[in-house]
Amino acid sequence: MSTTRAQENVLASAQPPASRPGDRRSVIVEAALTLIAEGGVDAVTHRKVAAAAGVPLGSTTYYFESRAHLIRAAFDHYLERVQRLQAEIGAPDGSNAQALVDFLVAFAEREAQERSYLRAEYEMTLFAARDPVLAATLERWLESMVGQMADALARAGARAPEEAARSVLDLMRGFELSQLTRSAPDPTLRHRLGALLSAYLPSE
Amino acid sequence: MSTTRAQENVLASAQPPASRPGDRRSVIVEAALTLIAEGGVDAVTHRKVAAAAGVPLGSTTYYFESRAHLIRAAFDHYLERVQRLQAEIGAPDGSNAQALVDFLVAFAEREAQERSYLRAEYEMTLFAARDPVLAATLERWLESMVGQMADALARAGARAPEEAARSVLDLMRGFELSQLTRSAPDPTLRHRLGALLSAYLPSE
DNA sequence: GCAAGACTTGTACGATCGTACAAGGTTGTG
DNA sequence: CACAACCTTGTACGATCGTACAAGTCTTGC
Repeated sequence: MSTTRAQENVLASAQPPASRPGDRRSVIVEAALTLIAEGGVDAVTHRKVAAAAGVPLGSTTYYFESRAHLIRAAFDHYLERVQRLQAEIGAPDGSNAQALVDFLVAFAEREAQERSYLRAEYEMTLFAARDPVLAATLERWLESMVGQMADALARAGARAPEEAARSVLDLMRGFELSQLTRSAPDPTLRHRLGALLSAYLPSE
Repeated sequence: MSTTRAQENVLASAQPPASRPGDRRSVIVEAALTLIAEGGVDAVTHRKVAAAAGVPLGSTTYYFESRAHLIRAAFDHYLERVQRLQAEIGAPDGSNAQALVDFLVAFAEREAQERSYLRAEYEMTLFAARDPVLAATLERWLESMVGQMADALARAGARAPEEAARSVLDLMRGFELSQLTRSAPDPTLRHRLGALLSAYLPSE
């Protein structure tokens, strides 16, 4: 506890101190996330992370108060990654249902391509089941996704948009989860999402 | 590898050798499952399992060739447990949709009561993502559930019963997953399942 | 140019781990 | 009763872990 700074700023407030772009802290966090994606949370040890990041052991213990802090930082980094991915594909702003389904399918397919990072997402959920700090972060993220989805559904004229949004997201999560252990890619997602949405949308 | 027997029979062929009902092997497996439910797969170490089962360290290494074998046995035990639970609630044999939804909701609520074991289920999925042996077992179980669900939906007159079954199960899994990190229990599952099924069922 | 704080690094300690194994005990069968 | 197979147990080895920390180097504000 005698270390002096550089800790405690896990989410928000990116880099107050020195922080060149290729910051040492970022390199460590990215290495940790890669290790989680490849080998699960168990694979995150100070030594393995340091080796993967190409820094000595002392560096990871300098930037992170404990292993749990390092893991949380890696998951925060993952969430930023996913939000960037969502922004790239384009938010579900289409006012009709087809555009929304297109967005969801594109998102799922892109995630499936980088399957290892998909795994990190569910590692995060399980870790959060026993880490209240991460659970709060995750909850905030999930609720924000529900809100965005509900808005898009409302614009498309859906009844009970929030309930519909939760169903869509649960279906997506269940789908992604089953993709984790399956080799064949199940092409029916698009049709199944359409069927689910048809229960909430007026016409057709 | 110089040990002689009692190994290798993970699934099927319950107890060839001695096997009183309170078998030592079963005690160990149950302790391992409890540890997974409470602390995740990481918590399964030979020493912790032995302590939880009230047996010396040597016992767990005698009955299980390696830590991975022990974990697989624990998950096999979990699957038997879930199948027993399904049988107790009663299979989804009702020929109308309402009975099916009742079954699903009852199942989800009962699972939510023993949240720790719910956690074990998703620990299993993640473990299976990197353990081909367990992945095969899990895949078999999931496909069997899809089959049962599709049969029940077909009896209820659903179109595309297998596709509908997959959507129902994915929705359930996504729902359970979000329950893992949430405290409030979300009472909308029943209505949401009804909405999903209405897209596949003829009348109403 | 010089202190002070920020960063870097190597090394060390105690704990825990998977696994192996030898030495005994128990049990069933001829 | 004897022998073999099965079971039980305690102990040991080498590896890896989280964490602490002292000793350095670099940066920065004055």
